[in-house]
Amino acid sequence: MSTKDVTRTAKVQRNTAYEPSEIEDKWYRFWEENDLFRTEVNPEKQPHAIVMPPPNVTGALHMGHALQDSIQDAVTRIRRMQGYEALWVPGLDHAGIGTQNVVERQLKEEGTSRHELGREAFVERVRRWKEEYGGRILEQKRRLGDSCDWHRERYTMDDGFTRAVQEVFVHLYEEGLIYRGNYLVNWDPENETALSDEEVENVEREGKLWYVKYPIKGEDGHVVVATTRPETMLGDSGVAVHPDDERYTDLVGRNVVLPLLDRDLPVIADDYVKSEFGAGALKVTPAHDKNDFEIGRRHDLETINIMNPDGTINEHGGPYEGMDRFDARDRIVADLDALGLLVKTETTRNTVPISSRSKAVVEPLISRQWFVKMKPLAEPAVEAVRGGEITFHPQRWENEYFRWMENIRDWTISRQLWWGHRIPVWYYTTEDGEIDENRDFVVSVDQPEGGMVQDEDVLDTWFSSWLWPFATLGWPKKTPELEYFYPTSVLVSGYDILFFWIARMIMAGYHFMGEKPYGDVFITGMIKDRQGRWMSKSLGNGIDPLDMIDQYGADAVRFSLTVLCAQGQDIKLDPTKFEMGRNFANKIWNAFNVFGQFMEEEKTYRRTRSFEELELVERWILHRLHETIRDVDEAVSRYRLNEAAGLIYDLFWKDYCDWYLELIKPPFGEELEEDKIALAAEVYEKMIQLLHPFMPFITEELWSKIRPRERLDVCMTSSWPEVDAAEMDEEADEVFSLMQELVSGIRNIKSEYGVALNADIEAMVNLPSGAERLEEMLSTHRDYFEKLAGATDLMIGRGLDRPKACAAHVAGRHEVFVPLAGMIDLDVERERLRKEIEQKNGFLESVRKKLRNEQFVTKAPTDVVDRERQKEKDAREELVRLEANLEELE
RNA sequence: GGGCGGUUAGCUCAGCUGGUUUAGAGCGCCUGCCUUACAAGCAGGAGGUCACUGGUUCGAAUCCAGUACCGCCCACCA
Repeated sequence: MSTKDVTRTAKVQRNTAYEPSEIEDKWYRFWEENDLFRTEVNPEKQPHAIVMPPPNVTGALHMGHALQDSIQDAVTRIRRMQGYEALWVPGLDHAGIGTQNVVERQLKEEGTSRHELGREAFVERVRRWKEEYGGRILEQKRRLGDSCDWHRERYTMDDGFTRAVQEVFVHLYEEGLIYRGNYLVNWDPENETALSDEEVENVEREGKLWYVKYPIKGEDGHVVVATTRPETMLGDSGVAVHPDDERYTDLVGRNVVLPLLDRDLPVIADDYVKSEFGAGALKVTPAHDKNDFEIGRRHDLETINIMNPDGTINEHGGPYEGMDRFDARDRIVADLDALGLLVKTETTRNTVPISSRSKAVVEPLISRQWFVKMKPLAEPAVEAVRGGEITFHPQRWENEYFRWMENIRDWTISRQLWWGHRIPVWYYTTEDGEIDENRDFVVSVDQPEGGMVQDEDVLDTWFSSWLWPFATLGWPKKTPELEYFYPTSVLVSGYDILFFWIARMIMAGYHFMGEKPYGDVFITGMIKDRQGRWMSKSLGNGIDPLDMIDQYGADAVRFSLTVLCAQGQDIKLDPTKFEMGRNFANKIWNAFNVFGQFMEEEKTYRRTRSFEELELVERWILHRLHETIRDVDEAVSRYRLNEAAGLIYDLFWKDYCDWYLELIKPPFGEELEEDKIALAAEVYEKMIQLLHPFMPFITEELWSKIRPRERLDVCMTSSWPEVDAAEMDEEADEVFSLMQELVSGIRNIKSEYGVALNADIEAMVNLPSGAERLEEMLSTHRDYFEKLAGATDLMIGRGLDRPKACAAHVAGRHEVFVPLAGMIDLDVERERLRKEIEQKNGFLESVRKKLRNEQFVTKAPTDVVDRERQKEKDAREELVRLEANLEELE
C-alpha cells in the first residue's frame, strides 16, 4: 500500500510503514517541476552560492559524492530556509584523458582506433558519447535530493566555457605568464602525453640498483657508476664526480667510454654528486633525468633523447632501437654482464613516478610544451589565506596549502590528446602545408588569418576547471549573476584535489576576477572501506550509494554520512552505518502517528494556550526545542554539521519521543485533546524543519501531513525556525530533569527487583523542606510518575518518613522510596545502596581534593570554586540520605 | 629527508576556547518487555588507568615537548 492511498477515515493522518522509495521520487519531481530550485538575481535577498565540484562526464556516483553532496545540499537548504537566495551550481567536467580513454576502449572493442577514425571524427564520437551517456551522474545525484539549480547546469566544454578558457590562455600569454619551450616533462608513454607534476604519483617500490663499469679512455681502469635505469645510459653524455673527491681529481677533464655504444663521455666535476653514494660517480643523462638535465645545462653537455613517445628506444639507441624501454633494460643488463662490465646488483626501495591516469611508469622526457608561470599567480592567493580572507575548515589544511603554494612550480598545461580545449595558438604554414617554424606563431581565440593552422595540443582539464566559480556564472561576460553571486560562499571538496583544483581556483579567482572565489573552504575527509583502504574498482570494495539508497533510503544515507563527517577525518564506512539513519527516519515517521492518528483531515490545529498555561512537559519540550535551535545555528555557522545533526537527533529521539510523547499519549481508546495535538504538531513541525536540510524527503512528506497546505507551501522553502526566548523556561527544565531522574530511579528499582515496568507500584517522593514550589509542581504532574514508572500510588511531600521495607533512590536533595511489600531482598538493596555510596564517595573525594587545595580556592575563578562547593554540598547531602537509607536496612 | 593526521568502551567514532566530563553516541553484549507510534522498538544494565613519558597549570582526554605504533601528503638522492 502506498502512502498516497492511506485510508482516510474520520481519523485520518496515520502513516503506514515507512517506505522511502514511495516518497523520494515523488518529492524530487515536485520540487523540480515546480521550479523550486531555481534562483534568480534578487536584490531583495542576500545571495548564497556554492559551486558543485563538477564530476567527470564519465563518472558514476560514488560515496565521496554522496558525502560532499549531503553537506553542500544541507548548507544550501539551510541558507534557502534562512531567506538567502541560495544557489548551488551543478555541472560536469569534460575530463580530458579519462573520457578519451573510455571512448578509445570502446573503439578498441569495435576493432578500430582513434587513429583510424581521425581527429575530427574521434572528437565527434566523444561528443556523441557525452550526449548519450555523459552526465548520468547528474541524474544519480537527483536521487540524493540535491537541490541544485539545474537551469544553470554547466559543462567545462560548453560554448561559454570554451570561450572563457581560450580567453584566459590569450590573456595569460599576453601578460607573459604563458610560455612555450623545450623542457624535461613528465611523459606518460601509455597515453603519449605530457602530464603536470600533480598528475604523477610517486610510488615506492622494490627496485634494483646496478653498478656498471665505464672504462677510462686510453688506459686500463674504469669508473663505476650506479643506476636504477640502465637503459638510460644510451643517452649518457657525461660522468660527473664531486669536485672535492680526490679519487677522481685526475680524471676530471678526461674521457670515459660509454659501454655498448662506445661513445666518449667527458668526466666533469659537479657539486651535486654525493661522493658517499655508490662509487661516487654519476652517469649524466640530461634528456631523461631532472637533475641530470640541470647538470647537463651547467656543463654544456649534449642532450640525447633516446626514447620515442610510446616508450620504445629510438634511433639513438643503436642496437636497442625499437625495443620497449623495459625490454631494453633487461637486454642491456645482460649485455653488460656478458662483457664483464656489471659489477654488482643491489635491491633497493626507490620511488617510481606513476601516471595517475594510466598507472604507467612516467618517463622524464624532453619535449616542447606550454607552461604557466605560477609564482605571480600564487602570491595573492597565499596572501588571501594568510590574511583570513579565505578560511579553511578544518584550518590545518591551510598549512598544506601554503607549503604547496610556496614551492609552486610552473604548470605544464599542454596535453597531446584529442579530447579537450584546443590551444588557441596559430601557425603559419609552408607551401607543403607544414608548420613554418621560421615565422612567429599567433596567440588568438579566433583564427587570425586564412590558412593558418591551430596548435594540435589540447589543454589540461584543470586549466578549464580552475575557472569554475566564475565561468559558471557567465564570465568573461559581465553578467548580473556574476555581479550578484560572486564571490561564492563556501567550497566543499575533498583534500585529494586541494592542489589540482582548490588552490588553482583561488589563484584564478584573484587573477581574473580580482577577488576571492569563496570565503570558506570545507575540506571533507575521504571515504575509505571498513579496513581503512581507499575504495577502488580493482579492490572491489566500493559501496554504491545507489544501492544504499535503495536499501536504506536517501535520507538515511545522507543523515548517516553527515553524522559521520567529523572535522575532516576520513570515514571508514560499511553499509551497517546506514542503519542509524534508517532507524532514525523510521522513528520520525512513526512518531507522527502518536498525534497524527487523532488529527482530522483538512483541519489546522493551532495552540490556544499561552506558554504559561502549558503543562510542565510542554514547557520543557519547548525549552529544549529552542535550546536546540540555538545550538544548531551555532554549529552550522562553524560548519559543524555532524554536531548539528546530532543535536536534532537527540532532541527528537531522546526528548520528544522518549519523554514528551510518552507523557501526552492518551491511554488506548481515548482521544488526544486538540490543544495537545496542536502543540505536539507545532514542535514536530519545527523539528521537521530543522531536519529538512539533512533529510529532505521524509521531512517534506511529513510537512505535507501536519496540516493542510497550499500546493506550494513546502518544507524546503519554509522559514528556518527561530529561537524564541519567551518560550525558554529554566525552571521547567530543572523540575522536569529532576522528574526524569526520579522516574529513572523508580524504573531502575523495578528492574532490579524484577518488577515489570508497567506493573502498578507505590512510590513516595521526598523533598527537602522549603521546596513548596517544587512540591506543588510535581504534585500537579503526579500522572507523569504513573505513566512513566507505573507509580499509581504516589505520595509527594517534604520530610516524609521512610517506609519500612522499601528500596530508595536518591537524587541530590531529593529521594524516592519504593515500598515493595514482601519483595524487598535486604541483601540486594544493601548492595544497591553500598554501590551508590561508594560511587558518590569517590566523587565527593575528588571534589574535596580540589577544595582542600588552597591554590585552587585562591586562583580558580570564583564561579568555578562556587560550583565545586555546591557539588560538595549536594554530594554530602546525597550521601547522608543514602546512608540513612542503608541504616534503615541494617 | 620534511610535514600532517590518528591512537578514547568489544567495534566504529564524537568530545570545540582546559573547569557540571571519576568522559559521550551508534553498533555489539547482558536482563526484562510483542506495553496498539515505532522490535528498524521500549525499559534497565555491564563495559574506559582517554597509547606511553615528562612538562605547563589551582585544575589536562583537552595545551606543550618527547617516545611508540598506524595512516596520509610532499621531496631531484643516482
